[in-house]
Amino acid sequence: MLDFAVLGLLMERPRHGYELKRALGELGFWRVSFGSMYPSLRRLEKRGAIEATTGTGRRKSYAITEAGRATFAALLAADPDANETDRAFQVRLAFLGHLPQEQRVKILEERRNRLSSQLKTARETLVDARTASKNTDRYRLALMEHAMRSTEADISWLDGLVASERRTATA
Amino acid sequence: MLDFAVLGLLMERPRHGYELKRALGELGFWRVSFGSMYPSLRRLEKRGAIEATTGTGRRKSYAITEAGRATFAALLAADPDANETDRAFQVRLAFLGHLPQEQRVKILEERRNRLSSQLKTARETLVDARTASKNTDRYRLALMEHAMRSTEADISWLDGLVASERRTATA
DNA sequence: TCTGTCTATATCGAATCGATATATCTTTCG
DNA sequence: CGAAAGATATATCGATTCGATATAGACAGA
Repeated sequence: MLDFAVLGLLMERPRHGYELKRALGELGFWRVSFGSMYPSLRRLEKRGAIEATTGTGRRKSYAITEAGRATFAALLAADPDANETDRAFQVRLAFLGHLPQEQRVKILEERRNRLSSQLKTARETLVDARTASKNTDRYRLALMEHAMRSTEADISWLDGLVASERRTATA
Repeated sequence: MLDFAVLGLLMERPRHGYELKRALGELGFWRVSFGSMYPSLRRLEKRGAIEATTGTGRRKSYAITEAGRATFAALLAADPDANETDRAFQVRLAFLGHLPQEQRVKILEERRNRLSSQLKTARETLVDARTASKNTDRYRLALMEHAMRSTEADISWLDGLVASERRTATA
């Protein structure tokens, strides 16, 4: 997943490890550690997906290769498996602009539907946890409610993105 | 972190691995894998924090020991370090009821303040990313905005929890 | 010049994930 | 009745990711 993100960032222009870590952190949902980043770069280099071009001083700038571009495209378009994590989806979203609109909308809607069914399950669990017989701790209840509200917010957000796609399509 | 969560759940009553995994999953923010759960149980058992009491059939029920209770209390009350993850905080929250109100409020407020300063940074990053010269991809912008809004929602949620604590204190 | 802070790469051990193997128990239904 | 299906339950493997730490050059300000 990190490898995919790295390839995505290198699609724009070459960068070095520290910069890649910073750029990912700025997306706001993932603070990658150096202990993940540098091994990822070595994995990708070994596979021939990226190339190091020594830069200024200590810096090692990496550029994506043709093979890397192919790998990236394949991963981006691959249909998301049923238990794609939040993070995996967000990473994919960060690079969705590389896909044609039709596929973008499809991916957004699939995600929306998955969250929707998760929400249904969460609601049932919550109703169950609220029964007097269960007597669930109030902080635990608060957490469950908060998780539910977050999922609802995510769903409206996705709806907004789809709506925005449709607007630009008909415009 | 998982070890702490397991101890917290075992504070109520003995449970077996599968049940612990399910209970954590129901909190809505962490789907623990078996590959994490069973090793965690073995770690805790080795440390003497829990004891296995063979249950029905294949099931192995685990109970927390006195040493385990002490470990749990220490971890729960330990002051959160500056870069506590979202997940670590949520796990702590799940068991906040074991602390006296004064400490609960303190922990909630510290978290609130940390999120607040994170939000400030995120806002600056976003303003920066929006400048025409940067020309950030619209999906990347959408992700940054969404992360910001999520943080804002988390902050109001925490405010609500604090307010609720204060109400019961003065009641 | 001293001190801190930011940049930058690297590595280690431990925690966690995701997939898979295996077996039992319960429910469903032909 | 018995077969199939699905939930329950434990376990382990390799790979990924984390968190902490080491190292060191660049630059700023006091």
